[in-house]
Amino acid sequence: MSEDRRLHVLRAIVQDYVQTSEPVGSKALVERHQLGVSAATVRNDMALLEEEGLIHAPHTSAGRVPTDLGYRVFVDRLSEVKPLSRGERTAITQFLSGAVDLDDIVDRTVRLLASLTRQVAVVQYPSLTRSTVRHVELVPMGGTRLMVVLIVNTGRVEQRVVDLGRDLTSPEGETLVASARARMNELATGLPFRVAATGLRTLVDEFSDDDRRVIEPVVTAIEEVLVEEREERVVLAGQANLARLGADFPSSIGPILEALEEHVVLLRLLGELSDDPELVSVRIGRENPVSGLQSTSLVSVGYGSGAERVASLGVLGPTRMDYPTTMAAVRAVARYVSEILGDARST
Amino acid sequence: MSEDRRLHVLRAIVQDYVQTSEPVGSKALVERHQLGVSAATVRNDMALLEEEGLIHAPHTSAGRVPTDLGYRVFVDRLSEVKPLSRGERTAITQFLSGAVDLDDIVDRTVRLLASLTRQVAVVQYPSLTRSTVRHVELVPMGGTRLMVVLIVNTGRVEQRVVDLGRDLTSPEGETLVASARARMNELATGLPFRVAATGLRTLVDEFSDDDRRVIEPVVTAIEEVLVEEREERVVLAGQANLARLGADFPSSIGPILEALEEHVVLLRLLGELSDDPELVSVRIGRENPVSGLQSTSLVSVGYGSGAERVASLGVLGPTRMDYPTTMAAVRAVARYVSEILGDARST
DNA sequence: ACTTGGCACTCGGTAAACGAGAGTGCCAGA
DNA sequence: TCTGGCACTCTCGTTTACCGAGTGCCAAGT
Repeated sequence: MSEDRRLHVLRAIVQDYVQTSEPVGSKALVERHQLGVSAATVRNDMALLEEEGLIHAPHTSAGRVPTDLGYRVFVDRLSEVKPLSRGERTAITQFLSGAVDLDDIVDRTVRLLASLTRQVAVVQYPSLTRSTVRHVELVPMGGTRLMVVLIVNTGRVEQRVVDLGRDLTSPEGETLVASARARMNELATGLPFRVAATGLRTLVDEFSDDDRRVIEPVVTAIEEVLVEEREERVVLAGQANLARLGADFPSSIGPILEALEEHVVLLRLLGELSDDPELVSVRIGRENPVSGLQSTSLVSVGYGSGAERVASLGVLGPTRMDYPTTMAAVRAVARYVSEILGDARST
Repeated sequence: MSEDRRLHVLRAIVQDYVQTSEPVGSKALVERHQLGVSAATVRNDMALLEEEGLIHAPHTSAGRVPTDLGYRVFVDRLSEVKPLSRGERTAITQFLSGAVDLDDIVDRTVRLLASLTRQVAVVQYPSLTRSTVRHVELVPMGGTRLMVVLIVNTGRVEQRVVDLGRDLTSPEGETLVASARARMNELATGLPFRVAATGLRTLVDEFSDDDRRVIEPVVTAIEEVLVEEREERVVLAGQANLARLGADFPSSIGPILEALEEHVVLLRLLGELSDDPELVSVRIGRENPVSGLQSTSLVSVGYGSGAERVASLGVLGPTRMDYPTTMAAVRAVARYVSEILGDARST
């Protein structure tokens, strides 16, 4: 009872099942793979694998199907990363390099990922909390209102309008705005957003009581932008693929679609992964904390501008998915997106 | 053979079918509605309605189901607008009034519409081409790069970075930017975006040859923003409702989900409707040009900031939908969103 | 000229019965 | 420890039979 062969058998089962989507029996296995043993032997191995909880028989007289645990072992120990074809690589660069702004990058990325993997793609917008400030702009809007515009290194732009209860159209108002703008940029440019925000808070004291009434709300607005994690957004594509794969989901795709509309939950899922930006994380079936997604697997990885990870992206599909290929696609896309964001920053 | 009664029968059929989702027979009809005639009479009427193409029998011995044409007659001539309940109205205002920026308004709107109608909601972003310029801002980014920020009356903000090949950090550079900014705002503020763009083009001649090399790319960038109708975006919510209503769709929901991912197509659909902002447009089944959506109906209406329509929103569901209620919900939401956008503009 | 009750007929859907096929578990022998 | 053989189990697809809802039509009533 070589441990080794048993794992070979497991791998063969996973591969066949992924391909045919039908429970695989001992006979079919020995026919399709060179295992060098007879069907009866394979049956014994299967019985053991079943005891270990790696595979499972839907009913007495059907073939075996991998369990979540079985896929886990497959992913961790048995699969080799499948490199993308040359065509796929160029398709990725081609498609992504045409993007004109951040929205466009994200949009293209998610579509690309969906069509590449033929599953549901999820892309998180680069989060503010991990990015650095590139520029702060104050735009008087006539009257007492001022627009605060924040530009961060990922290309993302946030704006808030604040009402200061004081008319800024006077010459003094304008110089105040100008000096505030200058000081803020001096202080914040290049710093991580979170650090910049606390730094700006101390800036308030530099000004006279009167002016402080103007500066303070501006700083508050900036802090609010940071606090509003609500602003964390995800974008989806490829939901239609769920319908195509419908047979793979025990009940129906309804609960899955519902779960996908809970963006907050998706964000949490994407957030919970290793900090190593190169490491692709895989969450298989029940390992997934979200009810409704327990018949799916999520393959995700961080991406960012250059080395620092600012957000995540991933692919969601049935547990019966082609993990090596999906993981390769996810990783490749994340890399290119990071590259593009890095370029945008440096120029 | 009173024409009148036949329409009563049609209305009854539509109402019953919408409620039960089962073909309705003559007997059930006379039981549930006070038609004052016998089942046999109703059968005769039904035969006529079938000849007219308003209803249809799935097979010899089943009840009748409305055809697309039947629904059309129902919507145009037989349905009364069903006013929303007090609770629903307050729910709408409550939910929408908490929005902090344009993204948030659109996001909340689409979710609200989906949960209100329990169908798929579609909201188009306020389009630039129909809105007016509120402010133009030029932000030097250090070096030779300049960020052009456009703020329009719907609260939408667009930005582009242009590389001018000339260093602007010098004092002359700064005054040039300042004067360009001033002139641009003088010229463009308050004008419809399209008019403003052509107006700005003439501005180029005001400057000396040297400076023109700076101004020209900026104007070009603004024109590009306008041209890029690509930037027209839609947001969806409630796809999960499709799964719930799955039985209503002949084949599967796959093609529908696919069609919904073609945002360009959706935009075209939303664009093709009457200019009367108060008029709710209904496209029923086959009336719909998009293959894949031919088993669905789209209820849509324009909305905007104040009186001018700048975009559309709507609801997509099975042809077997509760038209009066859906139409009421769509109209009410559009009204409130318009109100909110109007407020944002005036303040 | 409509309306109505009666009646034969049609046809989809469900349930039961059945056979085929695939796959297993186990055992005895190599 | 592996292998061939064999009896057993269970799903799935097919066939058959039947029930009931609903229709279309007709002859009689108002």
